[in-house]
Amino acid sequence: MIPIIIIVKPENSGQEAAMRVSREQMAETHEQIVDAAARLFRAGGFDGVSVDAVMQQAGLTHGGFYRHFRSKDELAAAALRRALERGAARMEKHENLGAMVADYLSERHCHDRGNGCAITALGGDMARQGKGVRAVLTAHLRRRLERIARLLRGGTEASRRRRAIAALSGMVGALTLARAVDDPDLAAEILASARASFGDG
Amino acid sequence: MIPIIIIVKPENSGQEAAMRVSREQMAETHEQIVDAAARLFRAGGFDGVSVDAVMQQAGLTHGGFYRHFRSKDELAAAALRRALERGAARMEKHENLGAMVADYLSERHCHDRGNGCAITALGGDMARQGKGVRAVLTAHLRRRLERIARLLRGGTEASRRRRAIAALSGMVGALTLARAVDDPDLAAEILASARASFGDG
DNA sequence: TGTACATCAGTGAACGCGCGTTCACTGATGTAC
DNA sequence: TGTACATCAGTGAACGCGCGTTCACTGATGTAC
Repeated sequence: MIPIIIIVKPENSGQEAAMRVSREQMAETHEQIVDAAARLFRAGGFDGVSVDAVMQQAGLTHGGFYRHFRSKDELAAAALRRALERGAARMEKHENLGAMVADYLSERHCHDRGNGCAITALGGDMARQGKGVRAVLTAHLRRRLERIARLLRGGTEASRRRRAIAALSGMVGALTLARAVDDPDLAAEILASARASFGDG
Repeated sequence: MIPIIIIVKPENSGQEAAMRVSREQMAETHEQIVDAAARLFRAGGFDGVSVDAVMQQAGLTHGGFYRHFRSKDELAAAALRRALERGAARMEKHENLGAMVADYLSERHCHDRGNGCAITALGGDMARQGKGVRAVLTAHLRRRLERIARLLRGGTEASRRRRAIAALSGMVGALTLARAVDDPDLAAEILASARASFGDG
């Protein structure tokens, strides 16, 4: 008896054209992945959004992900950095605390979690994240506090620092509470009360 | 040819004694499951803790879970209710806002997330949870705000209500930030600043 | 109170599913000459 | 500039794993008489 071994080759069963792409295009793709992740992670949390969902949002399939990042954790850090930068840019447009607080505690920001502040959207998940992700948040938080302190008038530098921490805490907490409750009226009341309380720092 | 069908019975392959338990014991078990879940969910988030982990913590195996709850979501609602009740009981011991804030923004509370305030520990996850879970949080949040408002002195009732919302927002936000950063000194500064800012409401 | 039987709390194996990650493969891009 | 060849971005199937949930089973509890 002579054993006959048949090796069945996959034969490219319906694969779409998957050709190499130019360096420029790859860099563009990279940005799209980070942008998609920054939005989806804020909306659904790090653990609530899959790599596949991010890649689909970026118009790709999941397999190519590891040409861009070593792991999902590395993407999380990059996406968090991107989201925090966007948030910082928006906050820096305001010339006084009242305007910043009014923007931060707006109905729009409350409802648009995916494009909003990453500190509030992902702050609660930080304890469960890796070192890299937490380091990104900590560094950005320091800068954010310094920027807010610089907006404040009166008192000592230590006082302005303290009031900056209080203002950011109030904003993050109020937005968290407003998003958590299932009653839109209560959410609106929380936002309005916090605007009135923290806007005149 | 007469086909011989051999039915292989599992033969109780090493199963431990799994006898029925008295109603009292079952009620006790139920409480243990809820307690374990209340602690684990606060520490690790609803999605970060498995049914199996909760049952192990309660000294049981995962299979019996569905004699007590229809789903993990139902457990989440029960556990959240339990955790919020514990938190409310602790908060109600304080006779003025300063004492409450000092307790809430203590180093101990910052580090002991599993036994701490469920609003802060799970508030950020609320948007992704089912109706039942969100309803539990909303109802408790209303009561919490009323209790805090009753502690306040001076101003109109509307003013006390507004200040209660601001105080709770500040506490939740500051605790969230202190827990999120990876630098213990910065965390301590956030807690101290927030204590000084929100404790004299 | 005693007996015969139905109930059901808890066990551990199993199911289907989605996840993060890996892999063989394709063919345009990039490079060496 | 043109050619021959190596590289590698992206594809889609596959892997192992943990998850929520289901299930057959056990035997003490609970109940009907």
